[in-house]
Amino acid sequence: MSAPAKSETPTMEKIVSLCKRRGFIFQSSEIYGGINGFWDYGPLGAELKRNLRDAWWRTMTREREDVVGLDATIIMHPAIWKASGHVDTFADPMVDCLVTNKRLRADQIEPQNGMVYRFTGATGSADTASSVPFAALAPTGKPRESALKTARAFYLARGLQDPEPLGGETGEKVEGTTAFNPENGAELTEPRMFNLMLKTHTGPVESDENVAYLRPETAQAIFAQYKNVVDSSRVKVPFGICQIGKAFRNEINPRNFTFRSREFEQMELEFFIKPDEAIEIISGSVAPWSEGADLTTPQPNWGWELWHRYWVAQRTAFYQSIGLGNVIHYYWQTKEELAHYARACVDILCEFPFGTEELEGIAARGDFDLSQHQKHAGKPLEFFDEELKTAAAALPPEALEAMVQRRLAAEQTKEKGALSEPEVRAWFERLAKGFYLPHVIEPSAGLDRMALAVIAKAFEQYEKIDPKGKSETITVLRLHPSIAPIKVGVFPLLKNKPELVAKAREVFQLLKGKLNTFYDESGAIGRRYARQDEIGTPFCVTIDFETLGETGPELADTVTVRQRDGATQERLKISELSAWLLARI
RNA sequence: GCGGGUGUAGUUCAAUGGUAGAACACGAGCUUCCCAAGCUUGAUACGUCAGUUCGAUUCUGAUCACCCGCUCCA
Repeated sequence: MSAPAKSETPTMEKIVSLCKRRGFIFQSSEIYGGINGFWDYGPLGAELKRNLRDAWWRTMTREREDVVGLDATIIMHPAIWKASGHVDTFADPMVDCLVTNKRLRADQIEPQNGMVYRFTGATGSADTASSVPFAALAPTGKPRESALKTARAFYLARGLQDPEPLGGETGEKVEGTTAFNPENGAELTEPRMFNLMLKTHTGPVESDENVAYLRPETAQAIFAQYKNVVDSSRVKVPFGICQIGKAFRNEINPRNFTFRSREFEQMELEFFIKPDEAIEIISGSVAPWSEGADLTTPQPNWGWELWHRYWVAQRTAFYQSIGLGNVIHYYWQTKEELAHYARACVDILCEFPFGTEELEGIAARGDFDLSQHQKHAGKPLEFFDEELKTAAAALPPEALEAMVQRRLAAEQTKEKGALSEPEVRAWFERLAKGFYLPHVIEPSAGLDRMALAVIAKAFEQYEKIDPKGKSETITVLRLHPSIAPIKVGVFPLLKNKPELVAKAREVFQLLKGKLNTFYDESGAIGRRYARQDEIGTPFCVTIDFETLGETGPELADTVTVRQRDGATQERLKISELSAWLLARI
């Protein structure tokens, strides 16, 4: 029997369904109907996420000697968000056009002059009518008819046929108004604040004085604790501080499963480097970047550009190690897109079923963040560089002056944020004494996005015709073994043979402390393999009658090892099993 | 935030103004069973709140959630 071909379910839906069915990702608070923008990780998702988090932490700090970790609170002093600019830029007054429903930023509307016509409602054909008032602006030079046309569109959108607006025979003159859409003169809604930071209050009383924010990014904690880390950890520039933790953004429109959610986990590194001028004083010159430059080992004469490229290469290697090598892409932000304090920013994108979207941003941010905190907190955050001081003392004054002149010329070409000559000279004076605010390279990745990316990349479904001619859908999650939630499944071939079960339990006990191991005895062996395929387990071990020595002593204490990819099998001695498996994850 | 669509079992889907059904999945049992075999058997669902009605999973409204398109994404 052949059922009519069902319309192809989009891949994303299948992934969401698998995630729920197998316990990777659940909707938060699901038994109460769910809550928009929040997701929970089930047993397998928690393991997967932990594996990714651990892999990041291991490569970013434990395997390096120039990066240390930090674990800061989610709620911090509100002044931090003032200094970072989040209080101002995260709270935008927004208005909506009543005709087109377009959303505009209230503070970006050009003030207009003209005549405002106020309508009290409208009547239309086919007994349609409306008593909703509406106002429209006819800008100076435009006739009343233009306001009337907008009003008709307004009432048309509310279900009236051939609407004829009522009232509004005479207009009132206005100047410098921002209450109307410059495009069509339509009335706008009252400005509403859209603050992307989640707010709470500390202490027992809710008042404006004790407002606190849930951090919208983990980076600021690193800058805020930068001095404590420097003072306590014997680090020397260049060095980094990394952190993994929850961050919160009150997204207007969370979308695409866990890709954009309101509570998410970030993995950020702030890597502090010497300003290029300091490199020049110490090393004589800054090494230039060019295509094909050797980025494997950091060099003392690297400036920000080589460090930036270095971290892009490091992060690329990381994505390769978790199996995303061939689905990542790069987007270099253009000068126009860059924030004024950033020198360069590359987005690492990944192919998702819903499009190619950002997984990580690697920004070269200069000293903006530390300087902001130094200013707002009123505490010096400069780093004292002994080597720089010594080198600067040996530098001829003309050489330093030449650098000042070059910098002054560079400042003049800046469109905004340019430093004045006294500011530049003061900065160089501190530099010559060995003091500077380190510049920052910031690789900032989203853990939840990464988890979604590896699941989406690993997800594979195909149709298989079984020997009876029945077609079935096979689902395999081809996760990289290093991040798979379960590394190995252990099965007795049959569960009603106590000797097989006992041996299988023995093998399970042997492996479970070393690898995340799953014991399963229910269902046919093929079904058990399929179950593990679906959750991405790379290896399965089956204890059969050969293991018990029934077919001869040479196969005694050997097991079948079945691999997910390729579905190949081989026999291994139990004594060699754990070493064999550990070498492959 | 706007517009459109969808909410029934763990999943994918039926049916119905009066008792909700299947397939797969899941649990127990039988089976020398290596890639979702078979047999027996069991548990499990109308998103939420109102309204209309003698009676609502079904009709209406609101709300919540998800999907698609716009918008937004420091």
